[in-house]
Amino acid sequence: MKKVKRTTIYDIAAKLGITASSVSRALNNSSQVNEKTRELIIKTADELNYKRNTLASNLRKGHSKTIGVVVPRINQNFFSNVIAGIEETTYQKGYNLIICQSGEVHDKEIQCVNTLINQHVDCIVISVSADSYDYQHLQNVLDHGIQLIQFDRVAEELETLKVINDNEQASFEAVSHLIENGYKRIALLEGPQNLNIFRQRKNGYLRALETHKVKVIDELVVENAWTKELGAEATRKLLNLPHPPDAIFASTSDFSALGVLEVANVMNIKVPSELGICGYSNEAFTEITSPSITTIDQFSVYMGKTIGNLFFQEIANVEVSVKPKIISIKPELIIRGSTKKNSSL
Amino acid sequence: MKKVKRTTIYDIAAKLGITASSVSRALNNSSQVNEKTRELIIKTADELNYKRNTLASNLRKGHSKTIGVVVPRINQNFFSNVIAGIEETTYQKGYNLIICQSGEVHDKEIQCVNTLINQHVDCIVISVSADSYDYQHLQNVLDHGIQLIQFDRVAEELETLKVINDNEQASFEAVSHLIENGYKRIALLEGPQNLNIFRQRKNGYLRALETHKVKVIDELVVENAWTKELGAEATRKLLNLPHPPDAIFASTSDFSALGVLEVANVMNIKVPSELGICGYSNEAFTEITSPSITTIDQFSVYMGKTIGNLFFQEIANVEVSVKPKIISIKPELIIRGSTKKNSSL
DNA sequence: CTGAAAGCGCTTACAG
DNA sequence: CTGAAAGCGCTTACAG
Repeated sequence: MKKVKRTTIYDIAAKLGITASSVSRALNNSSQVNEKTRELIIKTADELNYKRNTLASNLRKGHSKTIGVVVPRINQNFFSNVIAGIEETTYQKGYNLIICQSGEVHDKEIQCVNTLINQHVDCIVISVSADSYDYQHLQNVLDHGIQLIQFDRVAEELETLKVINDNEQASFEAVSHLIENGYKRIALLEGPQNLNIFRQRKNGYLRALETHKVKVIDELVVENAWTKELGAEATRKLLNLPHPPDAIFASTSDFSALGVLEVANVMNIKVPSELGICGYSNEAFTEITSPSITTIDQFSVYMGKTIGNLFFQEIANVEVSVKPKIISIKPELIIRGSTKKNSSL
Repeated sequence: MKKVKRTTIYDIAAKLGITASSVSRALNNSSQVNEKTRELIIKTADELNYKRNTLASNLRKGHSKTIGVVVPRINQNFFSNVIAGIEETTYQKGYNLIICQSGEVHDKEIQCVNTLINQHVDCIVISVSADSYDYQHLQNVLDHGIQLIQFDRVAEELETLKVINDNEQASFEAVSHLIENGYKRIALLEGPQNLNIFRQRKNGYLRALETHKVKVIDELVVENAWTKELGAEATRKLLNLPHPPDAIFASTSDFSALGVLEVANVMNIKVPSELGICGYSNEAFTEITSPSITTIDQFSVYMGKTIGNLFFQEIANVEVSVKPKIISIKPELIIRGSTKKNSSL
């Protein structure tokens, strides 16, 4: 690739025998420039194939018109949907997205955040990684005067903008649904409890049991079963218990629920009559397993749009924003075959 | 969000009574700076919570250490996997990714590309949108001296770096597999033929038929059936033909194949005994439908890594690079239940 | 090893 | 409406 000298506003100015100031003004739709000169400038810019150097422009203007996004994994349905949603709302306002993935590793997350601070992004949108134990790096973002929006997995103690799901309520509804459908011994597959979302989901489970006067059975609550493999492993143990559960709420993910379903199939346990299954996230595949899996839709693309809009709202009224603003999106329980104990399907 | 004055190298210099030059050198690990001063500078930078302004640094150095990526949709498995792969290789070399989605719309694609040129990215990685009809905007990238890497869906006539799948061969193998398993009337669901990938897949289909001396039946080749809905629609028509096919190769995607499977189920046509189905992409769900769907794995994360590595290879030897370089990745046929006509499963 | 100065490409208050 | 000048925050050849 040969080094190409790009045309600058000086080149255009020189060609027309005017100054760069005028060129800049014309190109920025400033009102204080003669209509004739403007046209001439735009025409010349076009001829010379001029492209503004956004770097220089942003440096001068003191912002980058860039939003940094940090997620555990780009190629995970929920996150890629949120990103798509953010992109949709921010792109049309001329903002660019810089995307980083932390890979669920705290140290890489810190690195990502620092890179974004260096880039002088106007806003950092983040969903923290599973092994995050300290939030100094996020505090640092705030200290640099950068807008910070946490979503889904958030550090609750940090006073920032947050866009979250009402996980507790969604969980409550899912477990209530199981109880109301006649399931009596409902197991919970839980995720890392240092993440708010998994704590909330557990709380929803507990509240549902309490509300319906079902007592909690400790051996039916399994820690850290948040992948398909771990879900399957947990299920094997659960189903081999002297008193096995008759329903499993895979609160961590649909992948985990899938693990449950596969083990049930292998062990020849009928779903939903002998075992009810409920997942979380409404992954595409939950609709097409047999039976299809009851799950919870998080409206991830919508969540992304909400994040984008929240950002623009904030920069619109810089003064007002004092206290942390939290937007909670209500997920929706999607009832499918895997929990229809009493129906004929 | 209050406006925060960030600390610059001048602040550090002032505090230590030296010049910004030395601070810059110290922070860039230049050898020409006293070890003692360096330590002092680094310590002070830390105390003042200094973060380099990458914008300014890049402007001065004439590059952005940023790679732009344009894909039709971020939240499509194949693309999000490729992006994840690119990110993995480029991040560790200090490059950032700016991601845009064209939404399969030519005009937005042009806009995205222009934005990236404005951003002075060092490289643009793109998979063109389905309705692209002209490639002036890509030529423009080259004209600006920006590295251009096309992947998967490429404008073949443009001489750029390309990372592609050997779609023709993969298709050939898939259709050969169907023929060898006893299927006789194999339908093809094809995608927009202005995209190279779909042309190649069709060619593979045709070559397989020819090689096995099966003649092409025009009514079994359906145009533009590349979503689940369109796949389903095409299938309804095909199966209602006087001489319906006994296998359908959904060359466009697994979603399309899923549409086929669902229609077959509704019409009570047995898969794989009465109808064989082969998809494309190895989406997660293909493994768990019943029967599971035979498909083609494109190694999408690997593809992303390949793209990243190709870029670094190119910038490593700027001089050498003359002719276009094409890296072709061989996809793998994954045989599953949906095409096992003769076995008992 | 350190400093003074120029410059990356833009924008914008200040004059006129 | 246009120009001259300063400055965004860095880096780097040039002196010493």
